[in-house]
Amino acid sequence: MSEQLSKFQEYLQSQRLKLTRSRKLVLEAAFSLHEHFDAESLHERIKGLNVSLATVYRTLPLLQEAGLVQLALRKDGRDFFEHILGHPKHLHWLCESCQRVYETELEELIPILENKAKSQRFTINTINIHISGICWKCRKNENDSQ
Amino acid sequence: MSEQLSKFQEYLQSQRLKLTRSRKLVLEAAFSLHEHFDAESLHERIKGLNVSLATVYRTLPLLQEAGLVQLALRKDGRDFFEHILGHPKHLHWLCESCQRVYETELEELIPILENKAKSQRFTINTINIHISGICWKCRKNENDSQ
DNA sequence: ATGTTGTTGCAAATGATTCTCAATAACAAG
DNA sequence: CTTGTTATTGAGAATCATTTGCAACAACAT
Repeated sequence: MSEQLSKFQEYLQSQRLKLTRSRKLVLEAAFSLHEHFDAESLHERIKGLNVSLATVYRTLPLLQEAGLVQLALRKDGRDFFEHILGHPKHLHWLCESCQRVYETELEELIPILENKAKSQRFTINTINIHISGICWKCRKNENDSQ
Repeated sequence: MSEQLSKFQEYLQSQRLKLTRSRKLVLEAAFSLHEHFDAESLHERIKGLNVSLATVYRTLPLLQEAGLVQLALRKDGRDFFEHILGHPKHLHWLCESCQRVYETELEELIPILENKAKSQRFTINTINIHISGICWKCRKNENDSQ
């Protein structure tokens, strides 16, 4: 059994919730996609397997609470998630011009954030950093056309 | 004329847009509130002055593009903004238990982020950092009740 | 003053997410 | 491996923040 599945099962048991066929499929879908996904892309991924979109929406918070998935960013009025197994956390860079999303490591920021957390006795669960601006490709195009 | 108003006017002119009564009122409302606000709270703030909610929604992106306001966080399915005049940027700490939002400075992170930006030739426009977890008040209550 | 063009309020539309409910599936216990 | 208990499901309706269409109106350049 995959690491993520047993982690999910463990979480569900701790909450007296059930490990169902639909939930397994949603979990698998989430880990089969190696980019940001929203509820609809998960649903699309398991289309034909008789799992309703409502169930995908209902499963997403469970995956978050289980520490398997986290909200990555909001784009075009929709929530996008990413799975986290042991993945280093990362920054998200959003280009306001082309809407592309880039990622970089955030390792070096963690100690600083943990320090701040400590001083106000805050227990960190997830860290989410978004930087909006213009990426080099778009900056380049702007210059080209001037 | 307030600094924010002339900045807004400057932006509008650069885009051949008009400085209207409604837009002025929305701007004033945004700067009169010293906490996070959503479209509805702005509308509420200028209730009776005959500015429609749709216009508030239409003005918000303009204020963002003018660099006067930025999206601060999403809560309860709504977007919350904050004004920025010369304000130091800050981190947002969201308590998952009581839903309170705390803020702290982020000064020391800026050079690191600018460095990362430079190395990938990204032009930073806005920085948004959210940390979710449990605040000390809720942590305390949890312990009390155990 | 006046024409041109952007803007507004209003109401209807949109679209992601949530909810309702009767039917069904997990799973613990015998 | 049956059965009872309780959580879960699919389907579709309901919500609710945000967006849009449109005809009347207001900014502002000339």
